[in-house]
Amino acid sequence: MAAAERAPVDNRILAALPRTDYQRLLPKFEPVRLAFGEVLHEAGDDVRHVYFPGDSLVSLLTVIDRRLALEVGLVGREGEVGTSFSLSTGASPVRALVQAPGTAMRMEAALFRKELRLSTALQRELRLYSQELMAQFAQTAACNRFHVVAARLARRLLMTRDRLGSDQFRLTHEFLGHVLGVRRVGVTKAAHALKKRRLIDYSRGNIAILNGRGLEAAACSCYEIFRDPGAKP
Amino acid sequence: MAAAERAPVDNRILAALPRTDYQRLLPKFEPVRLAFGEVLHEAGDDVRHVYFPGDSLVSLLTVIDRRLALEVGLVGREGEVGTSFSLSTGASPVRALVQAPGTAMRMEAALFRKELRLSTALQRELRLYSQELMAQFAQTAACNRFHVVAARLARRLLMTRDRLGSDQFRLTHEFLGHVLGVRRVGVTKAAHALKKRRLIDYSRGNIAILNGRGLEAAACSCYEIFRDPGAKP
DNA sequence: TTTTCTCTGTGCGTTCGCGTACATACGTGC
DNA sequence: GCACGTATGTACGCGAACGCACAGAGAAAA
Repeated sequence: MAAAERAPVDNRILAALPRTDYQRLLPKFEPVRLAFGEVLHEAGDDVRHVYFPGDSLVSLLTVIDRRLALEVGLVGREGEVGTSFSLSTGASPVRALVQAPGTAMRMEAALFRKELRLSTALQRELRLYSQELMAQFAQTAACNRFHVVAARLARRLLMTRDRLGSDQFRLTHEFLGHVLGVRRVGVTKAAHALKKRRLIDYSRGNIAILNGRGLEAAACSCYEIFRDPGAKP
Repeated sequence: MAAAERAPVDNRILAALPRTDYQRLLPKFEPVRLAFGEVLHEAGDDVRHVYFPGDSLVSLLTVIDRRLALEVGLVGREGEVGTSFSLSTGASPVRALVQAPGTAMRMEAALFRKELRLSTALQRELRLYSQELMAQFAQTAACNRFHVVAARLARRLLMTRDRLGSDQFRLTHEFLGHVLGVRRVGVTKAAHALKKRRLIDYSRGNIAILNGRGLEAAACSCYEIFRDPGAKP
């Protein structure tokens, strides 16, 4: 049955591969469950595994001055963690932090490099995604520079919704502060304003989007660019 | 004579290629002179040519809200413009703006794609540089978020010095404002402070670094990471 | 039930950069 | 030598976010 041949996780990059490539790769992957807060690799460290998220969500953070962090990319089932950098050099410029727990497929980096040589389709998909990620990095850089916290928060919540496919998820103000590069208090203020306008609701780490349209209006224009790439109409 | 076989421009990526690849590629390139302010490609537009700078310097800018801009990358002889994105998709997420006039080698994008298939060495070099550029994007994002204008200005001046190999160059406050994502006045204030400390001098677009060590101390820590990659000791 | 921990709300003075406006150069061409 | 355009200097009020500090409130553990 076709269903039995499906991947344990539904990742768009893997799904886009030709059947033969896919069948060859699949057994080399190890299905794993990623836990919230898990660090897949630290900034500056060698990448040991590459990850293809299923319903998990991974945040890519630039670490600066050894303590401050800022998210530059967000990876869900539409993407992949670890190959865009470090295919040749080994080291990643960013920290990969699990934002939402869930499934993923992973493979040891050295093995993956070998497999990559065998599949031009995979090479192509990864090159495409790498470019997409670069665009995301660039846009995030500008967004974080020019847009106010409330708009960035709204954008980030919508991005999470798109990638998780759910209006409810877990995220504390503290975590969002790290991601947006602002104080926790800054997030609380911005979130409070959105709550007052009944665009969102939240309590102790549980966030719900009440009015998607309204939240989109409150978000900065960057959201259009970051919109879940795989889920475009 | 070996000298006669040398490239018209001294680009590190091209220089790193094996002799045979290099010889095959060279005649396909067109040596060009880039003028200050020239836009090699606009953000969102298709890339028509790829450029390998010699003594020119190209700034990669994210354009946001149709007017504001922010530099996320700086490309000199150590790099290349146009292939890191758009090899497959066509469109570039950034504007490529010539910051310092000078030489470069260029090739039509479609032709370059064909040539790329013939040289695994070139593929490798480009993949490496692409990763380096991603790291630069990520670091710039955080730097622009967390560091004050004066430190960023110092960093940027040092980066220009490294890539041009000269302590003197042309850059107006207005231009630096666009690059750093701040008002011209912000640059003037920061530059004035550096001038007072006798770290730099400037007048009507001519900038000179008087005290490199001092300027490095004034720069943010990011400079260490951005240090001219090809010129490391 | 009480304690404890985590998460969220609020206040206050400060700093940085913004937007705007105008003043003073320096240089080039007429 | 004068006019004009470009580059730089200065001022002022404003707002966003900062650092710090502490207060409530829900959830989980004792």
